[in-house]
Amino acid sequence: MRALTPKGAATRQRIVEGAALLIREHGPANVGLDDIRAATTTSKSQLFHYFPDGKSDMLLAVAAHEAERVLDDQQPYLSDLTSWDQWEAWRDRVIARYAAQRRKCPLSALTAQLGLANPAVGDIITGMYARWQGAIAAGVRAVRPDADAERVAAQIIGAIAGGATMLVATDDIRYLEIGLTEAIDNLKSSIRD
Amino acid sequence: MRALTPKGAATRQRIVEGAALLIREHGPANVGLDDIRAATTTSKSQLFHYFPDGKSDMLLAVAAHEAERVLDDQQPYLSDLTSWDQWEAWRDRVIARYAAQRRKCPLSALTAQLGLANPAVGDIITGMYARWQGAIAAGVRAVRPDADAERVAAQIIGAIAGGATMLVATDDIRYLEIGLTEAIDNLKSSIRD
DNA sequence: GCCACTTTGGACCGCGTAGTCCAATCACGG
DNA sequence: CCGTGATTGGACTACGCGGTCCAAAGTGGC
Repeated sequence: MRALTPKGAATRQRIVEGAALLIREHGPANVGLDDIRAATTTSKSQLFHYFPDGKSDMLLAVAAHEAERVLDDQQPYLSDLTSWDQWEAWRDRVIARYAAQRRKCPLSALTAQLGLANPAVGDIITGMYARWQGAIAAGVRAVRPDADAERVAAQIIGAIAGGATMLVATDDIRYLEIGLTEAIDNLKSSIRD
Repeated sequence: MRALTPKGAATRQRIVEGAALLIREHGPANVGLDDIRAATTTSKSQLFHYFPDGKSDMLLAVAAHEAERVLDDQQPYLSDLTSWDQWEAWRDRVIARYAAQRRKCPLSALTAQLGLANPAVGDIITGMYARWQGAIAAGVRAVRPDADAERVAAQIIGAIAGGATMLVATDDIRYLEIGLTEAIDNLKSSIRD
């Protein structure tokens, strides 16, 4: 595992992406190692060669991969929330992204599957949210220097998480639209100290 | 199955509650039929006698049971949001409830396990949210007749769902506190049409 | 062209666990 | 007190699937 040749790295990558695709489509519980093997044209030994600790090890890599996607999909807007126009554009992007994936939230499904027991899972999720919230807080400071940026960012993250949860639960995107719109409007017209 | 004597009904109930308890503690994936059998002092045949379609059938009953609990735990406040004091009391109750359960959200775990494939699961969840949102909307109308009650209720539900999601993900209750407090404050000082 | 190491193939194993089955026992109406 | 149907016990089966293993094939340095 220490020395991975370019070829090996490519195989590993192929496994992660193939598994991510399958899992996004069918859910982690309904995807077995044999499915992944078939979909990535690999063999059982390869799976365990690149992920010595087995399936949980692999799902962890998939989770990290998916977490990265969540943030990447919001770029370049997320990193540049310096005007209300940018905020609107970002908002629309977020809503569009969730509207597209509808009920299939790969990250929540994965974490539910892996469970909170594994601290590595928590680190991935916590880290992602921390970066997300940090980027939003930076944007808040840019447009509203007088606001409590971290608090507002927490509120916005919460609104998105809630909207996503409700989308999965009820297949209705409006919770996300309403929550995110209200949160931003609230920020716009904020008279906070 | 149609004819269930009092004794049979009691057994069935005992199974559901025992299973719910176990699942709340260890998660649906880590609870097998044998665990449930042991915890409820029943036999395999009883499990399948009262839940002919097996485990999924049982988990469905458990999910319905848990959904009921979610709303019950908010009473009597949820049904009587007629003053700001009641709103505050309700808010505190909701936050306290989630603070107590921390990362263990039985309903989300169950739905993740059962999957959206089963329409019966969706019905349980959708129905619960509909009743929840309806109760909140009624409260909004009581204190702010001029507001768009359904929209505000959707926002509040979203804030709670988001807070709960973030609580599970990060073990931090503040998202719920902030989201719910802001949503209610926003309603209090609403100048909406 | 040899050697060490990585990569790959795929048969095989074993366990956990959902689900089956049949017989014993109980409950109650007539 | 008999009989029918509900209820209970628990051994047994089926099998999906994660994980192991060994040997073959590639790869690259010297």
